[in-house]
Amino acid sequence: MNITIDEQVALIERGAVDVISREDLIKKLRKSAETNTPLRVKAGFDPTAPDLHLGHTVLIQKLKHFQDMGHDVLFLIGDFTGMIGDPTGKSDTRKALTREDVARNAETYKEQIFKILDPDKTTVMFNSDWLNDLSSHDFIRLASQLTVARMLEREDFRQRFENQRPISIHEFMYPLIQGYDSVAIKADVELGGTDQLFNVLMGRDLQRAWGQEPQVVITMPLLEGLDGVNKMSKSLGNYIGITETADNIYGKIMSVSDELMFRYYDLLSDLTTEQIAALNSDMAGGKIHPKEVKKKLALELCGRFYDEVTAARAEENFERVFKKHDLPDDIPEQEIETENGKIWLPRLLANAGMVKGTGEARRMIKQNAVSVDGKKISDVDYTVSNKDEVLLKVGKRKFCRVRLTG
RNA sequence: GGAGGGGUUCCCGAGUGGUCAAAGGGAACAGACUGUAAAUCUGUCGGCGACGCCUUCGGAGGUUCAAAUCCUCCCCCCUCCA
Repeated sequence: MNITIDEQVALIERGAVDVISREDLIKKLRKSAETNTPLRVKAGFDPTAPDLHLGHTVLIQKLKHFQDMGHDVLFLIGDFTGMIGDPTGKSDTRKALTREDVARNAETYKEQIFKILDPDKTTVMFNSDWLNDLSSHDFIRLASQLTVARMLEREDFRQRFENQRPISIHEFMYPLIQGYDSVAIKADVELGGTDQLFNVLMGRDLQRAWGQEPQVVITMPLLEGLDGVNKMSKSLGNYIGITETADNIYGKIMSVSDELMFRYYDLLSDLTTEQIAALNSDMAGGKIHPKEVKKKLALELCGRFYDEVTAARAEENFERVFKKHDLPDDIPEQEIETENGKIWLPRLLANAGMVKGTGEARRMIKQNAVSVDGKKISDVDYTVSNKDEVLLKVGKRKFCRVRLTG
């Protein structure tokens, strides 16, 4: 990509919350162009669970911007730091991951990022590569870079401190170690969520202390999760994973509130700012139904992780199930054993994994949420008998086709 | 190391011998209404083939007909002092 420095800066700043500092960025971009040396752009990911979600893609797309401009993307998997657990924004000490967890999760990360990034232009790194061998000497030197008072300036630590929640010493080490990563890989730029500001700025301080030119820090806004309140996160379960089925991605986006929908537009859509503003005003003016606006978003994002055909099919499926109250086209199937061809409905639902246990099944039946072969069942004692196959439905969206044996 | 405060069901938070599977709120789930939106209303919200039984109130023992509540020891957190 052959574009001017100004254009590069504009693209980089799009959607970003902080660029620290703009001057440094311009300086680095200029130097990069002059020496024909790509910038080393770092972004760290904490391998907490093996699913990348839409929230991560905000950052990954920014990485892609850099990549498209010819810079080197260093995708850093925090396998070492993952064992500490990033304390950022947490009100409790985070449970440390085991070595096995981290390894497994990291592998999945690698597979997933290439849905967006170009594998040929991306370097995947693991910080255990240098952190495992960090000497005690270096470690102490690292620790000496930061005072406790400074650490307690951090909102999250301060809150925990004031609310009498525990803070472990090793959590203080987290930002230092993350910052040290920047030293180790000689990063020119580091991207992070706004919640990472403290951590990524630490990289600048440490690089200075190690005689390097400090990295430029760019923070991206955090994407709210499906609840519209908390940030999208794996641990809160309010996320849309990029490896989920097209139907799921589509459906989850459709369940998002109208307010949140525009947040998603701003941070995830490829539409221009003007186009988004137009949608918003058309909707406010009654020219277009909010649902249509949401469908447009769902279709776009679904197409990003699949193809257009699949996305279109997800849309059809959605309409079929929720508008016409028809059946989806991919109902999971399984085989359940019966006793002499009979099985108590709550038992069946539990065995099929549609509810946690017969207790929940009873509750669902009492609440009119269960149907068998399309017929609502309200009798808790209902027994399925003399059937080879039944279609079960619990609530609005849980379907299962069960073959009965035995 | 000393003194004091505290650990309750997913979360917050009542409860200080029986009427406690444990108030209230939040979250979540289901139903109604809708656009699988928001708001609202209703119901459910430890387990169990279930008007009863079983397992829960940091852990282990003990007192008692009876314990989340009382006693002993242990673990963990917080505050102040050193």
